[in-house]
Amino acid sequence: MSESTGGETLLFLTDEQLRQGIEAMFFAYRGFTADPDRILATMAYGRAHHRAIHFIARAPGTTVNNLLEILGVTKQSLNRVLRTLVEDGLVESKVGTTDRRERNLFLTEDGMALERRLSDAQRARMRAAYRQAGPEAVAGFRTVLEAMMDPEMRRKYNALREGGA
Amino acid sequence: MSESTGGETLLFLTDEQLRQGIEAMFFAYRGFTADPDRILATMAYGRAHHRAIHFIARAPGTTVNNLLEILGVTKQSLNRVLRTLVEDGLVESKVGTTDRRERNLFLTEDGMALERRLSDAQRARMRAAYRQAGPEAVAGFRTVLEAMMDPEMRRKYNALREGGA
DNA sequence: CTTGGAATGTCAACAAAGCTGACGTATTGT
DNA sequence: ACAATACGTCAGCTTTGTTGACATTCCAAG
Repeated sequence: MSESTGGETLLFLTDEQLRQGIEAMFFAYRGFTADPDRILATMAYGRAHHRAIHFIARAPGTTVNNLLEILGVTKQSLNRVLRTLVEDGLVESKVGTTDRRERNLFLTEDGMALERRLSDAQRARMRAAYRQAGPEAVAGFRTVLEAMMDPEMRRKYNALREGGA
Repeated sequence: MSESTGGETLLFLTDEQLRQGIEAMFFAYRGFTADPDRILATMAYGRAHHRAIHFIARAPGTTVNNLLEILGVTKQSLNRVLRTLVEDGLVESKVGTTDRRERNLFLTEDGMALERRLSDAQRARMRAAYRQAGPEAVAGFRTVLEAMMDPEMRRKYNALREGGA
């Protein structure tokens, strides 16, 4: 693994630079989740509920299986979260129209209200960071993040962009 | 909070753009932790052990309290992790020299070996992403991440950079 | 030299959120 | 008719976080 390609354009690939990038991801992710977490802590919900709510809002009518793949958890784990959300009247689970084995998931009015509250908080931080960093930095930010994803996740990510456009 | 400043340089601040940034963070963080997670799954360790090992390697001799602040967990939670690492001979806890209440934490040879294995895996992905994205994108990536951090975390982050230089 | 407070460690109990494995039911497609 | 799929659920386990209580050790101020 000895990196002796050492051109000047590759100077930013020293282990020290990479390590700083790793730490930046760690600390930034903490900030990224901090605001929604604070809101969720006041109710009986956690980060798992937020993720489910986010992606149902993003792709209304999505199936359980699709959500499973996006979130990368087991159906048992997701089911526990989904059940409480349905019970609490934030999510509605409708039998599929074409395939009645499937369940199409939607947010109720209350669900949308919570989603808005959570994502407003998260977007506010994002907006501040974007504004501070400037458009070019934001483009670079997105480029690097996409390159870091697993190929499968990049596909899911792009599918959301196309569907949500 | 209505955003009617609408200049063309602010087009990237639409809710849709922000939402995509949020999702990019989510999917990228999954990739970011995937490789070390795979290694750790083969032993009796988890992500919490990785974090402790990383920051002890980064700042040898750090105190428990300092580590607590960096990781943002309770001492009980950290202690459980730290205890197993000490028991397994990966971390050494030495009584402080100036203040003997403190414990200075160091990695043993075995600890350093594991740290190298984990961070090699994580850096490999980082390196690939950086290389693919290019130096300018990397600079933007870092800028946005720093802007996303809580001020306290940014201080910790910068302290590590100065100390580790 | 005593004592208050700080730093650390530890016990117990608990919660959130992940996991595996097994099983049941409804529905669909072959 | 039958196999496969989508979903839900029960039971049990693990990791990693939390509170609260309490002991120990030690520095520093009085």
